[in-house]
Amino acid sequence: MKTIRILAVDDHKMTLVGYKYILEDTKFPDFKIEMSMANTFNLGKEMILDSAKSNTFYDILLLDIQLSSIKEGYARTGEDLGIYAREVSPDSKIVFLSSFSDNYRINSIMNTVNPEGYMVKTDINEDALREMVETVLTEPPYYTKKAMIAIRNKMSSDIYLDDNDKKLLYYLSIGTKTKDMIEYVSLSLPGIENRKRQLKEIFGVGKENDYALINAAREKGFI
Amino acid sequence: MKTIRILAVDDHKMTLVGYKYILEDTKFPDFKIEMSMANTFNLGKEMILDSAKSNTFYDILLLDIQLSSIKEGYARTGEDLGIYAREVSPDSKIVFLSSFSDNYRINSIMNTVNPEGYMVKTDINEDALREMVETVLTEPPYYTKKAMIAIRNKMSSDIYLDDNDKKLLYYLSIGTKTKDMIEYVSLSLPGIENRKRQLKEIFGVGKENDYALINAAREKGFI
DNA sequence: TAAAAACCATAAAAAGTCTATGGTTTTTAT
DNA sequence: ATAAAAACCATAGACTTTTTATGGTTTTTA
Repeated sequence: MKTIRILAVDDHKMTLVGYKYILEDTKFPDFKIEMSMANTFNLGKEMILDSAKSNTFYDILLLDIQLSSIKEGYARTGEDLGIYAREVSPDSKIVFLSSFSDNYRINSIMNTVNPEGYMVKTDINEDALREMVETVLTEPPYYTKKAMIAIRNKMSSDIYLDDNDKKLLYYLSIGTKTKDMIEYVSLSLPGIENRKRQLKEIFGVGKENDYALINAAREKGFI
Repeated sequence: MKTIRILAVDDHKMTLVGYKYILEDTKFPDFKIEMSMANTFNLGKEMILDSAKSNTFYDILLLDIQLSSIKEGYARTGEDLGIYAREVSPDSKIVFLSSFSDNYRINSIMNTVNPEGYMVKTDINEDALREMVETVLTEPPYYTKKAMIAIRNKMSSDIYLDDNDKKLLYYLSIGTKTKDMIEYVSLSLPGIENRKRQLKEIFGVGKENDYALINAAREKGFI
């Protein structure tokens, strides 16, 4: 019987054990599952590289989006790992696991990695995992309910934001003062003010305050 | 027992009968289905308006995208009907039924109507219809497999096209000559030529011919 | 093989965006 | 309550980008 090899990368060892336990115990008609696990960004990266070198590519990569390996100085996300994996292991199916709070990342991830699957963790259970594996192997994509809702939100607006707009929204959302933004956004102060006004127009919050803008942007999946 | 009222609008009477037969025979735990049918754009529009006037809104509107009522002189699509329905019957859930060939419309439809459901006809069967009804009523959206694939294609490219670009691609796809485009696109001839060159760059078909451009645009769901 | 259409290049015009500047209004902290 | 800080607004000019007008070459079509 064929073996499907899966690598799961997640900070929390308990979560990894959960995936392993469930997936290896699930009965599939045509194959069985062999799980590998990594609990840091670097270990995951290494294991993906090794698999590529030895020509034993993983069939599926389950990547948690939040891999806060802050110990090593800089944070590396599952998205970065996904980008790397697409390079060295292009035939592997990539599935992101996200907690609800990083749902906004879906836009960026769809562009950089375009994963075969996207699961919001609160939607995950045994059935969902089984279905994900089957779907991703035969006819991707597989998105869980909440992921689809996020995708729908994004699709329903054809708002285009350039780099400055995105940065501006982000720094606004974390409470950066307008006058400090010149440090992060390559625009002059009046330029930033102007873009803010434009953004409020675009998001349909005419003359309202910044909270309204942030909320509107968040609702549509831009933050 | 509660009654869920559904209006289906489709050119083909046989198709309507199919929906009616299947949906009214399906057992739902909490409700039963009452189907109404319309086989033209105008009849559908009328019935939606009547329902609004009499405060007996339909719970679900099933709209075929291709409603070629060419008899009346101009073509009205299911999309137009959806836009109308959102106006007069805002609480109705709207589900589009599409044949594979008008799959490209999904972009436009997501922007104008943002429907609660989207089903590609080759994906439709009894199970899918039942699941669609349940999902759309409780936690939209419901998209069938092929619709999701189309959505994924679109999401994975953050290409932004303005109105002129979209028109240009459309008229190109129906064989309009470049020199005639000035009638439809508000640009000068050299402007159109230039945009065409840019579009080929954007879609990664450098110096290839127009077919390559159309194909690339179609693949990514822009036509 | 002519005529039509498509394609290309460039200068000038037009439109749009950004900056610098100086002002007014709102918010914040004491 | 009020002074300081920040946010907000307006405008002229610099700058960038896009569009047009024009005239040419290449490709397609009948």
